[in-house]
Amino acid sequence: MKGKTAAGEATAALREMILSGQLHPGQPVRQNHLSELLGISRTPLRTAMATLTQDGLLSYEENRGYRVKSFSVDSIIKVFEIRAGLEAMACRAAVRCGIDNATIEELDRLVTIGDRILSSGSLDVADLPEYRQFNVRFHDTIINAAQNPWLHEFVGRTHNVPLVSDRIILWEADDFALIQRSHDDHHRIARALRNSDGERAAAIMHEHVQYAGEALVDRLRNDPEETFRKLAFSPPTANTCQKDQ
Amino acid sequence: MKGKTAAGEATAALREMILSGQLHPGQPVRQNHLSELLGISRTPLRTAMATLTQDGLLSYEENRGYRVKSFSVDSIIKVFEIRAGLEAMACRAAVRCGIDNATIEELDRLVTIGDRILSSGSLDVADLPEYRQFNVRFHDTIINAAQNPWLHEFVGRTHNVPLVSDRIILWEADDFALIQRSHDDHHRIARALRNSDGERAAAIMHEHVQYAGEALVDRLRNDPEETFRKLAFSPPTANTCQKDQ
DNA sequence: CACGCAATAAATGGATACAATTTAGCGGTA
DNA sequence: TACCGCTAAATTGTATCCATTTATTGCGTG
Repeated sequence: MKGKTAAGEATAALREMILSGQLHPGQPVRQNHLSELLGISRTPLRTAMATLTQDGLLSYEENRGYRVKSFSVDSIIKVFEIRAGLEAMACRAAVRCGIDNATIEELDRLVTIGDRILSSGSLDVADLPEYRQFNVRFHDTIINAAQNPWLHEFVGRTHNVPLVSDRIILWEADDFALIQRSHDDHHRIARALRNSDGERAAAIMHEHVQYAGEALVDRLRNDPEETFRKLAFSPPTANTCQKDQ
Repeated sequence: MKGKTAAGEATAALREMILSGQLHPGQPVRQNHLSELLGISRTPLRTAMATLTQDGLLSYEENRGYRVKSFSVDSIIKVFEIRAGLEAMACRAAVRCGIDNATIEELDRLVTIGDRILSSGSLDVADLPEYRQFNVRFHDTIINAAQNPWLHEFVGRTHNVPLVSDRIILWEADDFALIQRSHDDHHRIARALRNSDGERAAAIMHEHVQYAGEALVDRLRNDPEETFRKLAFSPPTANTCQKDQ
C-alpha cells in the first residue's frame, strides 16, 4: 500500500508515529497540524486516518474527528488470548496440511540463530533488534506453514494493538531467565512440529504467547513508566499484513 | 459509524451492495459512477472505500482504484476454519470466566425459539429470516459471554468475507436433516455451557461451524449457480462490530 | 463569584477544481 | 495483418474552498 501515493505514505507514517508512541493514546489528531507536518494536504491524510481506524489504531467520532485509540491493560491481556489461540491454531493447521522440509530446516536454522544470540548468557541492548527479528521470523514461519493466509492477516491485526506485537521483546538482562525459557519454548515447538505433533506444538505455543502477555501486563501494572521506557520498537519492517487472495 | 455523515452512509450502502451481490467480485468500482449513484461527492465515497478495503471487502491498487474483492472457494473454507477456532475459543473463555444465569436462560430461550421454528418439520422461506436472526443471536450470546470484546470484533471480521456470515442459512427444505442436525448442535452446546464444560462446548461448536463451511463449499463446487440463487441475506441488521474498548 | 448565554474561533465534513497517471483508441509502418 | 508508438479520453490522486458542527472565550446577569 505504501510507495508512491501520499495517502499510503501518510498511513505508514501515522502508523509508525502511533506504535512508536510519538502520539499518545487518547490524543486527538488534528488534521491541519498533521497534514502540514507531513507536508501533504488533508485529503490523503483523511484517507490514511480512515484506514488506521479500521486497523484499530484510531477511534472516530463524527464531527469530532479521530483520536489515538487507548487500550486498557485488561484489554491488552485479552488480545494476547486471541493471539495465543490463533498461533496455536497455526501449529495444528501446519501439521495437518503437512510441513515441507524447507520449513523444518528454516525453523531449525532460526532456533540456532536464537541460540547464538543468547549464548553469551545475557541479552544486551545491542542484540535486541536481531533477537526481535529472529522472533518475528520464527512466528511468521509457523503461521505461513499453516497455509491459511487469513491466519496471517488475523494475527497481524492483533499486532495493531500497541504492545501486543511480537516485535516487542520486553525482557532484558535482568530477566534473562524469562527470555531463556521463552526460547526454550521455541526449541520445543520446532521439535514438536518436526515430529508432526500439532497438538503438542499448539499447547506450547499457546502458553508461550499467553505467558508473554501476562508477563508484560504484570510489568505494566507494577511499573508502567519503566516498562514503557524499556520498550523499543522495531524499525518499520514489513509488518503490514498482505490482504491478497 | 453510520448515522449522519455521508461517508458513514456510503460505507453502509456500499457494504450492503457488495454483500448482497449487486456489485460482482473483481468488478472495479468507478468513483464518478458510484458517487453520483449515491448522490454524494467522491470525497466521502473514497473514505468509505478506504474503510471497506480494511474491512476486506475491497482491494486497492494505486492509481488503478478499488475493486470488489473476490474470494476463491478454497479461501472461503479457510475462513470458516478461523471462525470455527474463534467461536470454540469463545466457548472455553465463557466457561472460564463464568457464565451468569441470565446468559444461560437466554441460551435456553433461544434454543426453544429454534425448536418452535423447526417444529413444523420443514424450514420454508417465510421462516428463514426468523431462523437466521435466532442463529445470529445464539452465536452472539456465546461470544459476548466470553467477555472478550476482541472476540466479537475478530469473529465479526470473518463475516466480512462474503458467504461466511452466520446470517447465511443455506439449507432449505430439501436439506432439513442438515439443519436439524445443526440445531441439535445448538442444544448440545447450550447444555455443555450450562454444565460448565467449556471443552465439550468448544468441540461441538468447532465442528458446528466448520461443517457448515464444508457443506456450503460442497454446494458451491457442485452447483454455484443454484447455491447463489438460494442465498438470501439478512436485512442490514447491526452486524457491524463495535470497536470500542 | 458562579452560572448561563452568545459570539467567535477552530476543526471537521463535503464539494469542486486541478494535476498526474493510466487506459483506450487510432494511425502508421514493417 | 500484426505491432509499435502516439494522442486523447477516462480515471484516479491531491489540493483548495465552502458549509456545518463543535469548542472556546468573554460578557452579562443573577
